[in-house]
Amino acid sequence: MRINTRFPVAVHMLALIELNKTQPSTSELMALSVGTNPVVIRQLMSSLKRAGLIETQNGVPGCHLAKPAAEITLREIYLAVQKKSDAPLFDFHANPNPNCPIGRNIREAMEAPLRDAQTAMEQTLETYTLKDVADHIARHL
Amino acid sequence: MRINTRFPVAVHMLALIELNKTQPSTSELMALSVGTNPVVIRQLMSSLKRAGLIETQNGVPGCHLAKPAAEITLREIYLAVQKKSDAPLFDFHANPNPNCPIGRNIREAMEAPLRDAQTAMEQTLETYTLKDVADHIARHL
DNA sequence: TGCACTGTAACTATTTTGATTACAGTACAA
DNA sequence: TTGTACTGTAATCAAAATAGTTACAGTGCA
Repeated sequence: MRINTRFPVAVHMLALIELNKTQPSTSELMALSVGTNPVVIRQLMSSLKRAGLIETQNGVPGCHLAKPAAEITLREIYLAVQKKSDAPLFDFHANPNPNCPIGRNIREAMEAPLRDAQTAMEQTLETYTLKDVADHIARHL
Repeated sequence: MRINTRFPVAVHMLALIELNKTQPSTSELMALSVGTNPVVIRQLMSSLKRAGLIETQNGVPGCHLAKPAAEITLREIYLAVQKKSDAPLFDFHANPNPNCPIGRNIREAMEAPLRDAQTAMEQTLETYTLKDVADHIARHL
């Protein structure tokens, strides 16, 4: 039961953009801080830009937040870097037996619980903003 | 962002054990209903047994619930089939730069939000029991 | 005009997951 | 008491997902 690291890395990037005011936040600088390859960062930048969280300009180094950190929730970031925006948190097994009463109905029977669980998770992320994370880091500088 | 199918499959198995009273619920029968290999089922049976959710006897076909379906929550099942029982829902990137103030502190800054999100998810699963799922299926037989 | 970036596509390596093979151990019925 | 039908588990294989990398086109600016 594992979720990929795109979400934490995205928050890391945004926190850096918010806190680092002295130099342009380039993909190379962020890659250095995260400990990965600049292209990985640029791919995430692309997702964050599409979601309206950051603004970049082709050819111009660095990027900046598209709105104040206090108005960016962790849920927005989480959803922004999902591969497919509607991908459910839980997967079903691919081929339950349609000739078995349980196999035929298990999916529908579990839909509500799984949807509720995912919603509860996202609602919790909604209560935290990028500013909360950035402030926490700033206190430990 | 995807979670493996072990959890839904485990619920499928337990629902079958609960609803199928006419023949022993063997790994082969369950594999047929789930649409997978009997060994996959037996591996999950092993986890469910260790968690005290089912009882089996080596050499004796089938298995039965260790306690009433109404007393088995989806959270218990979810935790039972986790590879590592303490595995967090969200992963961190492996090597943030310790020389960067953000890289050094991002992990701690995100700990509370991620833990809260995971807890919220699990608490929601706690509100559903195996009986809820089985009843739902039984209504559609 | 050259440099420093962003933006993407394509490819590779690694890890995770599920499926499969194989086989030892047990219970029970013929 | 022996054969059969299971459970239990290790080991291996295949497929899928993920992260990392190379390569290169496009843009802005000094």
